[in-house]
Amino acid sequence: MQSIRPVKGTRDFFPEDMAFRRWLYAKIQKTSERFGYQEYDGPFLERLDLYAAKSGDELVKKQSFVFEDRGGEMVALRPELTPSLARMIATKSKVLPRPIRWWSFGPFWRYERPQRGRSREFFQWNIDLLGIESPEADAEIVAAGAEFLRSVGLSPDAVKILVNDRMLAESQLDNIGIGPERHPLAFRLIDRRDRMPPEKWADWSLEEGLSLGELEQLQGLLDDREAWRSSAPLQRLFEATDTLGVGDYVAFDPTVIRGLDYYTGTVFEARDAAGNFRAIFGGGRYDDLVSAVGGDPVPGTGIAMGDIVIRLVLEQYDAIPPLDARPAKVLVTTFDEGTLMPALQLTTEFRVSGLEVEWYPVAEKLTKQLKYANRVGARIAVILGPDEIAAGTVTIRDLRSGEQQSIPRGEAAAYAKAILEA
RNA sequence: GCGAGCGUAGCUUAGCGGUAAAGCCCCGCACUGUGGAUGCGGUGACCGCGGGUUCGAAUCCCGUCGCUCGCCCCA
Repeated sequence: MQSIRPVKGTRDFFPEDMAFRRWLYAKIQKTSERFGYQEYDGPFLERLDLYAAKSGDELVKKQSFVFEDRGGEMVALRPELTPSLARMIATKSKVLPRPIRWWSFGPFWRYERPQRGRSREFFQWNIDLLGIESPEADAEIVAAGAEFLRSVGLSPDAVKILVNDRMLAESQLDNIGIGPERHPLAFRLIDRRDRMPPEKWADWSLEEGLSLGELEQLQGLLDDREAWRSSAPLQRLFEATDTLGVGDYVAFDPTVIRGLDYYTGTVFEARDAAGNFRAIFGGGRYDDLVSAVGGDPVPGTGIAMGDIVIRLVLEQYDAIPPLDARPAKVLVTTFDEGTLMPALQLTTEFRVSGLEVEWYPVAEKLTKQLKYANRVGARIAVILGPDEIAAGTVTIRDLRSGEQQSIPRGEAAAYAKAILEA
């Protein structure tokens, strides 16, 4: 029994878990770099002020790990990266060549109730394009997200990236008589429409102050899947995503609004088609954020993807390949006390020749050592006993085929390599 | 912050009033210079914790802590 429990909502990464994290990181890195993005990172701790302005009350006041440091400063474990990004861009906005294309993968913390698809400590991919205010910039970000999904084996049948534009939504709201002062209310209603039974949602909307006529018109807007045709920016965005080859992944969805306060235009959200999970990634355009943290205005657009939901989705679609958490494919056994040092010497020779080698560091029965080799998935077992030493050879056993060869010591490493590369 | 369910060996679970069981894992033996299979044996649990009911509690009741799931919010 454990007397010291881990902190609620944190995760231990055992080697098998680490293998998945590394696999995911490699996919993210590959996709990001294919689009020409540079890797960066920010601090894990930020001053609370950074988030206070723009992230949204719920996220800052209730869902951040906030504490006072020894100097009396209020700091927060970062709940998201975009404000740090905006701050970093703000300090160098005059010297960075634009467009600025940056990506990152690191840990974040939110003080929430852990449940399916959500923990208090998670890793997140961020990819952002700043300095360019065009629908094509948004399209590129969407395409990067789509190409990531493709690279991990999730087809357009399995996942969709839903796109909307808050500007379009706002002008539509104005048209049906819901003015700017009631936009925040309307956004809240829209955001939750898919999560409630229609009757309940309608009742709630009326309670919140919508008239019956407004409610009907609002429902009409949300059911209009062709509304993007009246938006020049969205037309351009969808034309660009088609040209980028990801049209199958992308769909207009008037109910996507996103919760964060700093989004100013387009918003994106990737979801599994079956609707079994929370959003896989989310993002949008934030043209005022850099100036809000004290810089010259720099427009930006980007997405963030957590590692937890994507893992659940990948498991659902059986898309995670077998991952090897053990680097060494060669195990050098230790025959007896007398050959312990020679075995260690041989191990070193193998390593010098570039092999990843694990050495069994105690002279136990060969049976046990081979059992271990089999158990940990080694491909090759190396035996160096008195017979081999007398003959100047090494026994190389291929654990997959069960065949073994006596090889002159000087050729042993090359022989082992040949087996591994066959 | 609100609501529900569940806590039995390292893991997955059975037992649901009569003094704790299986599978997996781990260790040993058959096999003292050869792994995977099989067989045999072994280590390992104050049944989350505290209190109550009872002749007797893993089992029923209350409390507490923890975990999981849903709401809120969001990756």
